[in-house]
Amino acid sequence: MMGDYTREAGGAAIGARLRRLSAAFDGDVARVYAALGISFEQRWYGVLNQIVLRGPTTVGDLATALRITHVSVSQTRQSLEKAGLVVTQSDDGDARRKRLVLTPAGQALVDRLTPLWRAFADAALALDAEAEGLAVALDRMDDALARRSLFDRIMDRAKAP
Amino acid sequence: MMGDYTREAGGAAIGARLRRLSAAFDGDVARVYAALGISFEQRWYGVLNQIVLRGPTTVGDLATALRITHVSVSQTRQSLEKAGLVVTQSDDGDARRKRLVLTPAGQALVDRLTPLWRAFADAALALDAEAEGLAVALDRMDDALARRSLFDRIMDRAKAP
DNA sequence: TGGAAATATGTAGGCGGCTACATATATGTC
DNA sequence: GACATATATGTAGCCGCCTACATATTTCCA
Repeated sequence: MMGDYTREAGGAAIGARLRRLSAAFDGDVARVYAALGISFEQRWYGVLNQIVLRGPTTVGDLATALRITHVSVSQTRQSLEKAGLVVTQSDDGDARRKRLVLTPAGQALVDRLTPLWRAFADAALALDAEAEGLAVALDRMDDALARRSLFDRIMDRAKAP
Repeated sequence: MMGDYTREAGGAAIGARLRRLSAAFDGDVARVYAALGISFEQRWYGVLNQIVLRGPTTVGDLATALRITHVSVSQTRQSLEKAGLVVTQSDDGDARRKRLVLTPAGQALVDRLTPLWRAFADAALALDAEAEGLAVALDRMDDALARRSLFDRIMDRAKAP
């Protein structure tokens, strides 16, 4: 069921495989932007995509939607502002919240990259189909970890010395 | 087949899921060491494990076995040397190669942590069983990427404008 | 109404990888 | 035997994300 590498790598195997695979994805996506001469940071995508889908959105809501920390979103926001793609609106009546809004330049970039992003999505869907069952297996892993975290599972076993 | 998040996240979904999952694994493993009061860098594991399995080993062979770059191994080696767990032997008759050898302190740490690493491996195997088919699906993804890289797949689709 | 607690965001520093480039040694070929 | 090329390792600097902690604002309740 599991290859030689898994046995050799011990308990680190699954984590290492997932890390390697996600890094491979990231690398190839970065190479696409580079090959097309587009200056684009990958971490921008999630935030821009959410703003397109939902309109002006706060840091916290973006973090929730993207399932990353607000800190990462905050850093991405700074980067997007520096690049002139997004501005911040102190909005609402709640002065703690900041809404991220596309600038005209941001909208133009989104319009320009939308066909490319569709190509990404198509390629990812095709890959997912070829790696039949990957998404479902990832769902099952999420469920298993929700039932009992890896931390707890290890500590259970580490108790008996 | 794929959840709402996938649709919302677009093409970044699989990559993001893999990244998040591997980070979750890393985080929980780090928490285990912390909870047990053990000062241990995770990236040490792969190198130490390989040295235990194969005896003194070179940077390049470790990189191949662990499927990471020689640069990462080189950095890990520095860290292991600074921690006094490993020393370098300029060996062979080929003065380019450096073999990494466990120090007594390194061997003692390995002996001490071996039961914990077994707990890691057991927990990972149990998780893999619960997330039935994950390892196999990852194999299929590796195969699919070997047939044609994500880069090529995207560029194929990006050509037609 | 005046804090205490909750919520939203930001800063500092770290992690395990990576690419691009540099250096040292070995090998093969004319 | 000299020199081009291949191989082994190292350095600099980056990436996307993280935790721990700090700050600003709002809300709740005695």
